[in-house]
Formats: sequence, C-alpha cells, structure tokens
Amino acid sequence: MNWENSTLDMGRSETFRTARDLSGPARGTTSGRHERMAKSSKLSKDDWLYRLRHSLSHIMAQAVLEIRPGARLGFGPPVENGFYYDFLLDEPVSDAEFLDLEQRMRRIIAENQKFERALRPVAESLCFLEDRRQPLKVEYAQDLARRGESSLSFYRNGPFEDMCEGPHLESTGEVPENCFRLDSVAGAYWRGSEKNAMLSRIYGLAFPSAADLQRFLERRDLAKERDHRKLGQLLGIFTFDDDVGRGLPLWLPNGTTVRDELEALAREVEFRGGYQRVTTPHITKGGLYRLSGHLSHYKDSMFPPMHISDEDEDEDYYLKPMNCPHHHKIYASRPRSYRELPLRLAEFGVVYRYERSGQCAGLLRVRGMCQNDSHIYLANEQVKEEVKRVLELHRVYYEMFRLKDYWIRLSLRAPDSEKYVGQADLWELSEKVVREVLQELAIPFVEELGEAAFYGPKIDFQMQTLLGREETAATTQLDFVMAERFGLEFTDRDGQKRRPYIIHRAPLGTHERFLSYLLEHLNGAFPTWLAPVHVRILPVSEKFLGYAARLRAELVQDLFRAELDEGNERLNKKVLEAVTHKIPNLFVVGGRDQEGGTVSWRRYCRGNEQKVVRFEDARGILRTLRAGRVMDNFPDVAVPGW
RNA sequence: GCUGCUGUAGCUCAGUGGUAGAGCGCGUCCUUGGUAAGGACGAGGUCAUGGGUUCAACCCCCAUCAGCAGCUCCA
Repeated sequence: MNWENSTLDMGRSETFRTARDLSGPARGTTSGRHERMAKSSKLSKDDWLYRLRHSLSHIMAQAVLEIRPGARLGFGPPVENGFYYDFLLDEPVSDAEFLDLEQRMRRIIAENQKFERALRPVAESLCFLEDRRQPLKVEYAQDLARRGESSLSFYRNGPFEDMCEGPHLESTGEVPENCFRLDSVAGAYWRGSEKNAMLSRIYGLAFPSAADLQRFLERRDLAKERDHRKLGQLLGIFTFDDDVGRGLPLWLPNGTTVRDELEALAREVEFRGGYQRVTTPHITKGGLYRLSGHLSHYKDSMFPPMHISDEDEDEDYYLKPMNCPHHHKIYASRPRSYRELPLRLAEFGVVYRYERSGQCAGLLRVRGMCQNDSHIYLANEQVKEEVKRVLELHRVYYEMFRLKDYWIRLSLRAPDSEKYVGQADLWELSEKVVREVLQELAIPFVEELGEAAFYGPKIDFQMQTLLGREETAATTQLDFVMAERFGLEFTDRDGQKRRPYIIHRAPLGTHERFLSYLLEHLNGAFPTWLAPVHVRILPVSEKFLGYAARLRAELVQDLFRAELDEGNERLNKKVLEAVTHKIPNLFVVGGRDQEGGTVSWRRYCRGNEQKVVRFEDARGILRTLRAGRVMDNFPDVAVPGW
C-alpha cells in the first residue's frame, strides 16, 4: 500500500461498521453493553414477542415465589433471546430445580390467568409494596417518585402482582406450547452496582414457537463448536496449566507458528508504514510508573511489586502493564528534531495485568499478553493525518481477514470523574481532534463517556465474540499528557523546543485476543500462509512412503511446513484426520502419482474438490499462496492454477 | 471480586460409601490400501489439591486451586 498517496476513502469502504450492523450470532445471554445495544436496535415494547418474554418473566417469578415464598423481587425484563428475573433469596435456586419451576410455569399458563394493569398513587404503591415485603421494589418506587412520577403501574395475573411498566399478553394462556426454557442461574448485582447486594438472576429462553426455540438451541450448540477455546485445543494452538497460573497461556507449536506469521505480517505492514522496531524489558522500577501515573491510576490492574532489598538496592520492581513509558524513555534517549517526526516506535511488547480472578476467559482475557504496540511522537499539525494513517492500518487487517462483527467506539472521559489526568481544555481539544478525524473519514462510530484511557481519548474497535461478549480488539489513543510528564520535546524549525503529541496504537490489539477472534471468525480454518501446517502428504500405502518422503523433503527445503502421514491406516482415515484438523492442503500420493510425478491435491476450503497436479506446479502454487498471503480459506478467493 | 454450577485416562463423558468404566486418541501386530473411521491385542487414572467425618471416601462435609455461565470490572 502506498501510504503517501492513499486516498483514505474509508467512508465508501464496507470495512467500518456501526453497532447496528452487528448481525448478532447465537447468544445465550447478554452483557450490560449488549442490553444497551439491544434496546436501541431490537424489539419495541409493542412487539408481541416482547410482551411474551416479559409475561414469561412474571410467570417465572410467580413459580419461584411458590418454592421460595420469602423471595424478594428485583427486576425482570425481557432481553434478547428471552427474559430474566432477579431475586434476593434466602436459599439459592439451582438449575436442578428448573424442571420443577418449568412445570409450575406450564400450570400457570394452563390456568390462563388474565394480565390486569392498575395505576396506584405513589403513597398507596409504597404501602402495598411494603405490605408485600418487597424492599427492592420499594426502593425503586421511591426513586420513581423522586423523579416526579405521581402514580405507578402494576400488573396482576392470578395471585402474582408486580410493580411493572408492562406491557404484557392478554393472559398467560397466550403463551405458545414449549416456546420457553429456563436456561441458567447466575449472580447479578442489584441495579448493576457491585456495592449492592448480589441477587440470583434466573435466565429463560423464549421464542415465538417451539420450533424457534429448538432452532436457537441448535444454533447455540453449533456456535459452541466454534469457541476459540475448543478450537485452540483441537488445533493445538494453546493450553493452560494450573501450575503456571490463571490467565497465563502456554502457546503450543502450532499456535506459535500462527503468532509468528501474524507478526511477520505486521512487521512488513509497519515497515512500509515507516515504523521502527524497539525492544524493552518486562520489569521496571516503580519510579517509572510513578512518573507515568500508572501507580496512581492503574495500580489495581498491576501485579504487586517485587521488592529488592539488599546493601546495594532498595527498590520495588513491577511487571510492566503497558509499554508506553519505556517507549517514551527511548524517545527521550537523545535530543529530537522536528525532522524525525512522526517518530514511530513499534514493539510486540509483552505486558502483564492483574485481572480479577473471575475475569479471565480463554485467550480473550488473560494476565500476560503480547501487544502489537506502537507509540508515535509527532507535532500538533501532524496529528490528524497520522490518526488517519493509523486507521488505514486497521483497514488493511480488517479487510484482509474480513472481520465484521465489531463497532467503533469513540471513548471519551467522564468530565466529573477523578480517574483522568491532564487539563480539561486539553482533553476537550484532543477529543475534538479525534472526533473530527472520524467524521472526516465518514467512519460510523458511537461516543461513550467514561471509556477513555486515563491520559487521553481512544478510538476502540469493539468486537463481539461468538458467545456474545464484547471486548476491545484494537485501540488508538491520543495522548497529550505523557509528553509533559516525561519532559519530552523536539527542536522545531524555528529552533524552539516543543512538546510532541503521542499516539498509542495497537491495530491487532494483543496476539491473544486477536487470535481468539480470528479462530472463531475463521472457524479454525486458516489460509495456507497462516496455517500451522501448509500441506500434509498422505501416501495411499506404505509402498509410496518413499515418494511421499521425497516430496516432503523438497517442500521442507523450500521452508514449507509440510507433514507426512506415515500412519498405518487406510486413506479414508488419514483424510478424516487431516480434515478434522482443518489442514488447508492435502497431497494424496499413490502409484499413479509416483509414475507421473504428480500429487492429488485436496483443499480444505473447497470440500471434496481435488485436482491432479504435477508436483513442481503444486509447489509453485503453494509459493504463490504463501508469498501473496492469499486468503485461500475463503472459497470465493481465486487460487492461481486452480 | 461476587452468585451458581463443574473438576474421574491425552480428549468427550458414564459410575458407586467397600480403592474404577466406555468411546475416541495413543502403542504393537495383522491388513498394503485412491479421498470423512479395516481388524486384533495392549499401555494409560493418588478419581483437581489439602483437611475432616467414617471400620472404610472418587462418592458425604470444609477449605484451596482451576474451569464454565452470568454480574461487576476492563481507567
């Protein structure tokens, strides 16, 4: 890509998307953010399905009160795929009781209880809720009253009555047969704050018909097969070990191969983009993080210090949670001229963050990770152009891999929050610059307050994982604070010393998260250039082992990751084994091939399609696939010679 | 960190208060084969770890570690 002449016409690109474009793969449950997204784009209150789900949540609450009469009710809304209800319970409900609860729900449905709405004045509502010993509802009613509501809405069906906005079905009998199922029970804080009590949330699935429910369950089971944790094990990508520690993946040979290839790609892309590579240590004295502000603003996410105390030294060392301070020190290692700017320092930097124990999940959230990191030092007037180039970099990767399940977030500070450093006017300026860049490029984005880094606003690429979680896949941050803190400067054209701006950017995020994303996105089927094994050779029988071994030796000489299946098995079995492991290219060789100097080439992405090709030609095609990083895992991508 | 569930062979899982099983995988042999599982035999487990109850614990209880789902967090 020619950076100087790049037109940066991302507005016309299909690459960048908004939250609304997310199609939403099968999901069992939704996180808070997804609920926000779902609310903005999914069911409206008038939808029958909305009312069905909402009504089922009341029906479930009625059933729960039958087996736990002392249960205190929280909230019970409809959500994507179904509904939930939160309860404060004396005794926990376990999923072993779901069958019983479902039976009670079916009975309530069979009783065809009418849903009836009543409006009560606030004072009467509070009395009613106190009578029913529903302290959580009382608290909420008081809130509503403070907000100026004069009367509150209640819904009653049979013996169950709940303060609720509605709307609901006409009666419980409207619920189609077998259209719901209780799904899971999980903890949830009252009103979403961990300072509050933990309630028991029971999730249910509900769809317009039994068939829709079945379809959903099947889709969800299928999705589980694509889970990167499952694929990672199947394909020998990574593993975890209790003795090593939570959130600390061990990368197996196949996984390391994929990482190496990704790094090679990023190295080339960044070399062309004018980046220089640097390398920095994993541990660092505390002073650096006092200077950067990490110890006052990021300490909770850092591993505790290693204290060194002997006659020479009395010092705390920390595992680095970010690479930026080190890169700033490299910038500061000698005087800088405006001629050097933008100065782009890049590193596959390994950082360690102390994630709370419940947060780790496969490769998605880890405690040790490798960032595709870079810090760009530049003059004020260069900022906009450089942010555009950085976004262009994202486009290279996202288009190449056809990544689509994400949305772009402009992460701003919450103005009244204590957690940010720097002056307010500089914040406003930086936020304005970043917003303008996105607007000028016509990239769709969503602004969110309180999501900024402590030193500046961010452009985050928020990805959606297979099972519905959302994580930041890539980030670009504009930093006007650290140069000040580190005393960074450059000599400008006029001989004056000036502060550089800093852009932090990681288009591939971390290797861990990016690969988890890629594994799920590609369903483990890597293109030839990226695959742990480029080609596996399957001799039809032992008689052709010699021929097969010669081909393999030649491919290995050519630096192909070529394997030979020497197993004493029938060809059927060997094909099954290779296909199960999603190996992109199989060369089947037997007598006919040995005579003709050919291979029977079977490609994973094209099903059973295969071709007899002279070995020399096959090798040439493989070279083309590798050198051009052809995405031959996508069936519509043309492969030369095929 | 919080709530709930789970931890048995490399993997997926069954099982019982009297020290364990299947399928796949792995090894050896037979078979010498042309595109999604040929056959036989065999090796593999301190039943996550540490306590406790019991004549006896893989099973019951407690704690710890780890995983899963969710909540919260992700500055």
